[in-house]
Parts: sequence; structure tokens; C-alpha cells
Amino acid sequence: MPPDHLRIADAELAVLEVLWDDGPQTIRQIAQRVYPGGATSEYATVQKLLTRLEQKSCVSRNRDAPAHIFAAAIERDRLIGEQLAQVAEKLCDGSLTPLLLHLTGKVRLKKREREMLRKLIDDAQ
Amino acid sequence: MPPDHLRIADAELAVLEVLWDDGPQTIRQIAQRVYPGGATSEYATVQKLLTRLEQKSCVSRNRDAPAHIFAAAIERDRLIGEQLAQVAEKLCDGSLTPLLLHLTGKVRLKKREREMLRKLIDDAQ
DNA sequence: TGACAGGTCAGACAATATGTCTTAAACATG
DNA sequence: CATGTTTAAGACATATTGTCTGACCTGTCA
Repeated sequence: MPPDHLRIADAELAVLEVLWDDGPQTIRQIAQRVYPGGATSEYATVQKLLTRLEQKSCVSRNRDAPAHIFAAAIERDRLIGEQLAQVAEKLCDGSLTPLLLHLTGKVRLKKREREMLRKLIDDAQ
Repeated sequence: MPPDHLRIADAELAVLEVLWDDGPQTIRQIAQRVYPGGATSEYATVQKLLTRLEQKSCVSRNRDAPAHIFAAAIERDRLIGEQLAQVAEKLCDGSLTPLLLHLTGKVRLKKREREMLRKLIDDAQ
């Protein structure tokens, strides 16, 4: 059951959020966003999180500069897809359709969103 | 980040699946479904999983019979909702709408499902 | 040159989650 | 009573997660 599907821990996700929002940057910059406190060791924490994210191919590293520059290597939407697929796998026998139906009953759509959704449904096939 | 949201481990989910599919039953019955092998200790494993599920209010226990009867205390659809809410919390700032839109682009609907979905959209206000 | 600030790397560490297993005590039935 | 089934309580190994330490490298500047 281990790493057959992508697992992103909470602290790792916090790092990814910073990269998504503010673009490629150095460890120190990330650490200041994630830990406003700013102790010494938090730098190392972010470093460890980044190497773990790199191993999962969720972050890329540019080693040219003296201080490496890290960038998100997975888009938020793709991660959403992964997570949804995992829920479907566990609870819906792998099918995404039940999730879609479930959400349709729960979400209150704005008019614009409703029209967009209707359009998507029609376009799909 | 701990138990503010429902966490169901894989082995626990396997037990829940049996209860959903086959209804209330005893530990021994569950163990035979989950572990076709049928060793002695697997009984105790299921027992432990059930007590953990009970603590999370996902399983109820009837202590009247000599052998307790366990039943699912959470419906599959509700658990789906929990999981989706967690994904939304982590990746979409708590909003379910992005998930719905994401799925709409990915799922290939059968005609019947498409009509059902359209109806749901219309009914939703 | 040599001290130093700032980086990287490798790994230790505690806390927790997870799945499994052991043992002791309760209990009904033959 | 003896036996077999149950419950109850907890030990255990492993993996994950978040944090922290120390060794080592490298450029800059007095």
C-alpha cells in the first residue's frame, strides 16, 4: 500500500503552496513564508521537506546558482486530480463518477459556474 | 493537524467495506471476509481495527449477544463527503467547486448519468 | 590568507499511525 | 469442571512526519 500513489504530507503541502503562489525561489525565501517565526532550524526543516518533495518529483531544483532555486514540478490541478483519484480508488471502486454526482448535490453553484458546468457536460461527448 | 478530520486507515476501510456490503456481523465473520487465510491472530487484528473504528464513531457495537455484533455507523456516501472535504480543505481553500469543475473535465458520463447530472444542476436552485 | 556568513548534505530523533500479535480474563455449554 | 469462544488490554515492529544537529563546502572581504 505504500508509494503506489502520491502522498504529500501537510508540511510538504505548505511548501508547495508557497511555490505555487510565489514562483521559484530559494530555501530561505520559502522558510520565511512558511515559518514567519524564523528560527535557525526551520531552514533545515524546509530543506528536508524540499528533498522529499524532489524525490517524489513534485519539486525541481536548479543547482546552477550558489543557492539552489526550487520550483514546483507538479501543478495544483494535477495534485487535485491525484487526490480525487485516490478517494475514488478507496471508496468508489476507482470510478470518478460517484464523486461527481456527490459533489453536484452538495455544491451551491453561482449562476456563472452553473452555466460553465452545463457547457462542460454538453461538450463532453 | 491531528484528529480534527476523520482518518480511516486502509485496513480499517477494508473492515468498513465488509460491513457496508454484508451488513452487521460478528468479528469472526468479518475476519473471514477480510482475511481469507484465516489464521488465529487475524481475529485479534480485526478486533483492534473495530475498536479503533468504534472510537471514531464509524462503527457501532451491539453488546447484547454473547458475541458482539458490529455495524457500520457511517455511510459510504458520508465518508466520500468527508474525504472530498479534506481534499478541498487542503488544496482548494475549502471550496468544493474546483473539485466539481475538475471532475467535469475528466469524467466520461453515460447518457443516463449526464441527464441525471443535468437534472441535479437544475434542481440545485 | 584566513575568518566568516551562508549553503548543502546526510542523518539522528521523537512522536504518531498502522497493522499485527500475545496474553489474560470472562463466559457459556457440554 | 473442562473446553472452546469471546472480550479486553496492551506490546510490538515498521513507516511516516516534522524537527533538529553536525559535518562539510564555497565565495567574499578585511
